[in-house]
Amino acid sequence: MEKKITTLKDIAKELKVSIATVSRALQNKAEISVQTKRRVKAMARKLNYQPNLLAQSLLNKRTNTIGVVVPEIKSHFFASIIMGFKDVLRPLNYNLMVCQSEESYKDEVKIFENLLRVQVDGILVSPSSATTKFDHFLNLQKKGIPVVVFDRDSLGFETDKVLVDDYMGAFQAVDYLIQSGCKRVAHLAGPHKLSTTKHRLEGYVDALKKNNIPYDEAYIEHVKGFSHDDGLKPAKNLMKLNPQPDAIFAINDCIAISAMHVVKKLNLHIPDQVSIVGFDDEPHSKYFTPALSTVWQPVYSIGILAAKILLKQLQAETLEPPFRKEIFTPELLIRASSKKI
Amino acid sequence: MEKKITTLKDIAKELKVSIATVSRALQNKAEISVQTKRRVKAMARKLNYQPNLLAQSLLNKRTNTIGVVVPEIKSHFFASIIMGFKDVLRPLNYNLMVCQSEESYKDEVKIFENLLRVQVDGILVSPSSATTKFDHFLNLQKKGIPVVVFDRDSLGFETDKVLVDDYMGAFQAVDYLIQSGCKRVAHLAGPHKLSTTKHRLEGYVDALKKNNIPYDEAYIEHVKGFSHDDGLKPAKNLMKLNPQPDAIFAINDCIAISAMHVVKKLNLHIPDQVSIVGFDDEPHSKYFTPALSTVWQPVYSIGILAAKILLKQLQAETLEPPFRKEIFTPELLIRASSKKI
DNA sequence: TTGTAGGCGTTATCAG
DNA sequence: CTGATAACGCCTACAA
Repeated sequence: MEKKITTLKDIAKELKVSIATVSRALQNKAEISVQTKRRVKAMARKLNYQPNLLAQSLLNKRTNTIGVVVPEIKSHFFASIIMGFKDVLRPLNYNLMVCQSEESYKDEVKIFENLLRVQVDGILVSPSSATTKFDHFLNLQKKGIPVVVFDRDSLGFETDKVLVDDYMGAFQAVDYLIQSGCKRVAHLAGPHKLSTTKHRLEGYVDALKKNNIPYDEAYIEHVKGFSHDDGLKPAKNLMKLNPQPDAIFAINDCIAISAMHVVKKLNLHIPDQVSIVGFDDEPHSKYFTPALSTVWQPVYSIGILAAKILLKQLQAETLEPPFRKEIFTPELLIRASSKKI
Repeated sequence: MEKKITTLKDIAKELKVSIATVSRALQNKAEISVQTKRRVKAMARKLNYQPNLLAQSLLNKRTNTIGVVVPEIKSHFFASIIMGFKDVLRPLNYNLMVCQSEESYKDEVKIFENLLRVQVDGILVSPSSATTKFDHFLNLQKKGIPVVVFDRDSLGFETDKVLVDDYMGAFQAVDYLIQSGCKRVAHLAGPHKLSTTKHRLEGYVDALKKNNIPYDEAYIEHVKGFSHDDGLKPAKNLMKLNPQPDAIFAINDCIAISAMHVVKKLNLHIPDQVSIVGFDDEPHSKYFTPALSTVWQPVYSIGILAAKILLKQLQAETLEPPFRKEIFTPELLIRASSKKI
């Protein structure tokens, strides 16, 4: 039970050579004779030697660990991005430490402190919706730890970023709704400070403008979170307006589903009386009745690219501007919850 | 840029005392004078000293890292359990390393090898559906690393386990369907070797028996995975049977949703012509049309308990039987996709 | 009360 | 080609 773990020393003793020789042999250094290499490797295999990563890290100052900071992992959205991270980073022997801020600034700060303590080599982060200061990001960046921001922008903090053209996604969705005959498009917007909220709201406003539809703040309700429950009350508020909206563009699919629920309860027909469009294209969305129209985002690609950019930074000597800013284009998927043009 | 990290040595030099003194002062050892303690602590604060966890771990042989191995994190189910882990373990300063096997035995083995390399203190695992041998579990366990299995049982491998009474959940669901008047209840079962598949299937069979309904293998289709797409073909197969099923009990909500989709396409009424019951109670499920009846599991509690049991093992000196086996009871939620009794 | 020295497992430098 | 030796940062006998 609890068999002792083999170290270089054990191999050295067994073979009556020095530890240094063993180390070099296992690293396949040119200066070691083929003979001893063979002997050492054989013994290593026999004793089932595994290098102690802790010791290596202590020396290298590299832990091969990447911190991933997301608001939550429950949503298909972040889970898929994390898959992208994993698929890029694991083959290169990086380990991921996934942390959830739960949309809390305080928790996010603590997470960053912790990631500093465990000495991650780099960080992939999508800021919480409560985060407006980014000193905790800057702090690590100044220590030479590369930080790549994805999906949600860190306004005022410069670093590599992989984002989505939320403005465009929203604009297209709302423009479509108007083209399809809707006159009073309402918006279930996200939490106030979020970059994605902001950009989608801008897209919404500009789509109205383009179509000469007067902009009315009453038709915008902000949700506090991204779960179904968060959408119910705001959706009800919208439906109490007079005149009633004939379309709702929601910040994400969960909220759109809440809205659909509310609208159905009022015995209004979707999409004839009220059209609904969401954002994210969750796998469930096409199975709702009616199937939810939504804005698809290339989640997996976002993960892949962000991870690759981080890798570049890990290999770079210094961490200097100019930083990259990559913007993916989302795509409007029209299903049955909105009218055909 | 990249300010040097403070070590004990730096503090010692600054204060002209030995490193040992500094170390002891920061640990608040009784043998150190109040005076020097104050000086050391002040300097530590001033230089923003953070102990190097790597060095500590190398010494202690404890990394304060827990490996979490799940098939995937996309589903609400595993994501919620992980929340439970986090809420128990983070306050005690454990870090989680979440790994996804993607239902692959090979990947799972690799993950375990990796977790051994990074020297996790313990492991929380829900085996992949392809896993039938558990040597990789045993391997770590023999090295003194506690392994707690949750949700899916590791048949033949003894350790602490936190499971759900899948048999009971399935039995109740199917019994209910029969009580509500269904005569030909079909089952969309899970991948073959999974413990949960097995137990739910047994529950299904026994519920038929209890009600004197002949058991017919044709009414059981196994899905290959747990996503929507995996359910479509099997559901279609079921609906081709003659006589057609008048109820479907599905291994999880996603599959149930596929089934609902298929049934609706055939212009059959749910629940009057075909009742459908799922498993898991995903947050979306109540928003489908009709709202999905399903078997709820106490996911968060599973996470909490499994983590607590792991903690106990981490504190224990040795890793010895008898192991605990905790079984949670699921709960049938009747919504609109099944008939009322 | 404090300092010295050895060790955790590895790698790199410098001799031989 | 190989062996000592000194780090990495921390902790803990054992001495003083």
